[in-house]
Amino acid sequence: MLDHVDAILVQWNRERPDLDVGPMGTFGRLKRLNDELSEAIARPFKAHGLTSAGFDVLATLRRSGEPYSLSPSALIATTMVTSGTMTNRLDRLEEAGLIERRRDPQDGRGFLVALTPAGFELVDRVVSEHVANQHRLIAGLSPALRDGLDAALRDWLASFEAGRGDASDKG
Amino acid sequence: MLDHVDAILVQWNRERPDLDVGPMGTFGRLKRLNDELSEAIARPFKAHGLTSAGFDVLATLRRSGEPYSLSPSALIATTMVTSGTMTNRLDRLEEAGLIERRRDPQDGRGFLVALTPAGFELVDRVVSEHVANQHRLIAGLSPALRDGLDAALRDWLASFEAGRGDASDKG
DNA sequence: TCCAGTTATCTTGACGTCGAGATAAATGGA
DNA sequence: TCCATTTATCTCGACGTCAAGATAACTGGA
Repeated sequence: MLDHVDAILVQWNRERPDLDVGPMGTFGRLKRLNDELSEAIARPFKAHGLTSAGFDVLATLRRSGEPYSLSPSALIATTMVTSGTMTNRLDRLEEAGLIERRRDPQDGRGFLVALTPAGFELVDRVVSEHVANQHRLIAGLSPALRDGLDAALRDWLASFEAGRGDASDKG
Repeated sequence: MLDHVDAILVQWNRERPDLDVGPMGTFGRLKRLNDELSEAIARPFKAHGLTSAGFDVLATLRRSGEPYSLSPSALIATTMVTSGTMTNRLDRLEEAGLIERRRDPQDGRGFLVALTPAGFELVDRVVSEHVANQHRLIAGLSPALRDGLDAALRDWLASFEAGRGDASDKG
């Protein structure tokens, strides 16, 4: 079955037969699938007035365990966003009453970000729906294909987390 | 080997043992990999003063073949962005002298967007580098894993392009 | 011929993000 | 003790995106 991505490859083969565009299929489908899944994943968040960005922060605090409190720096490191992005996320979550910022008694420069009771209750409820949603979404994939996907994702991602991003010898 | 995503699953298992968070590993790695690849893919574009968004438009025009000209509507449909996004992209590419907007002689409401000679030359040069970059990036994955990845991506994405997104019976 | 409905594109306002830079506080060596 | 350096966080301006709505032009039936 030819899909939208295949149609793009056909066009490139006609216009630029000198290029081997095979990898473009993999990259293209990965991006398209990520777009679809991101939107589908965000739906239960939206239903509770949350964005994926907001849930990301609440979930990080929740799964860190008691006392459900981390510094902005720790949240920045875990979520891999810039400090400006985290400040913005925290501002919105604080306005919504889902987190609190308290000065860090150990460090006058810093804060501790903690889930409020409302934030704890919300994230605990939403994460249940989120996980159920993920189960539903992944049911579209056979167990065999899913195993193949998991193996490839883990392996390829490892090459990036090792700081290379490819299999070249340099470095 | 345990990676960052596994660490998240360990935390959830401790805090919410009632949840089966297995799928979260697949979704998490897919998102992380997409983030890494998006950044790596954008590098050759940046080197030529382009964003991924700008390249997306130029490449769509280039691979459409002569006369390298499409309406904004056609570009919107192909690239799957909103009309506001496309207007913004076209404004920037026009400022950069890479495309031209001409009124459609057949339809007074519409325009035809065409590559300028500078735009054609740039996209032809950049796409060569882009494809080489993709070959380099995908070399981090063994052929067997890549086959498994391709099969899973194609299959899962097909369930979305069919308008369902999962394998449920409803609808 | 008219006009209501549709279509093509642009405009506006809001978001989330980034990068660079500002501010305040901690740190460590002279 | 001092001060230069580092660290933690926030501020600011820019970008790309979206959703909703505005504008202009096409279309088809009465």
